Amino acid sequence: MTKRPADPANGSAPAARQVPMRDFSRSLPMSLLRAREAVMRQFRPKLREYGLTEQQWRILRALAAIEAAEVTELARTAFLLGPSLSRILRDLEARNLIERKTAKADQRRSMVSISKEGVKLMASIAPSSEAIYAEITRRFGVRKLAELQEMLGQLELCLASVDASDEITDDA
Amino acid sequence: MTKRPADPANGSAPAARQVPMRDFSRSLPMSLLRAREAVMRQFRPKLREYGLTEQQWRILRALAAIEAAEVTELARTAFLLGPSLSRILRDLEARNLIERKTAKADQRRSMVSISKEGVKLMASIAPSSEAIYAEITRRFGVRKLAELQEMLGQLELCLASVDASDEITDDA
DNA sequence: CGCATTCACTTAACATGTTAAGTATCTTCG
DNA sequence: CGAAGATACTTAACATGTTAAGTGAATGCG
Repeated sequence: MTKRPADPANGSAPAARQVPMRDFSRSLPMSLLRAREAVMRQFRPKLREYGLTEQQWRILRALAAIEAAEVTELARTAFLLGPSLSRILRDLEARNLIERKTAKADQRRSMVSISKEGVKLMASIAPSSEAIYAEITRRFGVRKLAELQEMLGQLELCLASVDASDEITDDA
Repeated sequence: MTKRPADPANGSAPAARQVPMRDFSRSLPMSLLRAREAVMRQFRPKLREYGLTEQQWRILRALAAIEAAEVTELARTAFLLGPSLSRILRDLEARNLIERKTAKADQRRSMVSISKEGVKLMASIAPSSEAIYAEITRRFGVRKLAELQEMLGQLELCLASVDASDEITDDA
């Protein structure tokens, strides 16, 4: 009722299709998705308690680390697309958690920074967040966690190089 | 000009916060998110070419593997929440890629299955999909990919047990 | 039997992901 | 200078993620 192991007891038979395909539940994207969900499930309750979504938290964390940033730079750091970031910044600004001011040199750019209130909020949440992270690390193992991160980084890297080349050859 | 290293050359000061926190970009959730995005970036163009989103593709793949399933079971398999699945099924049904019929024994349940057209579409895409997957495997390494999947599974497992415990102890 | 509860699914409402188009500003170059 | 193009965002529109509420059909139990 709460959560069956959810394991594919369905991996049984019907491979008789044209192209077999890997067992869907063991595809890399699914593995990554589920792993991430398992991790985030640990954090979300605490964030929710403070009225923050995962993305808002990402933005505040990024801002707390770099003091001020242009929107584009922030998007890259928090791994959000421009439009999402635009909306979220609008809301965070309305809640007085961030501040913006257009750059003097270039009126198009706007510098975003975390507000005093934002810092205070961060300070309230950070201990819990770190505790959760520590617990995850403990459960999974420090060594293994480092290994995993290393592999994830390598995966990202070895695929990133592909994108560049394939943006030219879309005809075949 | 395009992308400043974005490294904390600004790390000058703000470490003087209350709780330091790990470098945000190296947090496990971010690593998982970026890795998954790197992988999906390889697939999305091909899916888009066939007018499918990532989630629609997940559903079709799941259905192709199990022939027919109840909505709830499908949600678990495709790792989607009920409401999302409901909407997507409505759309896939409108496109005649799936079929539904309510179960005789229990009028609440509806059995979902992939249609002939759906199978045909799958057959069109599967080869490309497999080719992309093969290329990813080749680049990253078969061995390493298996290791990564193994670790992701373990991570999921060691965190899942946490959830369970807190879902049972709601009486105390 | 009858009614409360549970169950399977859908709708609703709001936030985000994603692509395309729009707007204002800056840059380039004739 | 001034118009074309590039840049930095923002808006718009649609699909999905996510939580809560709704609906109709089974179940349990008096």
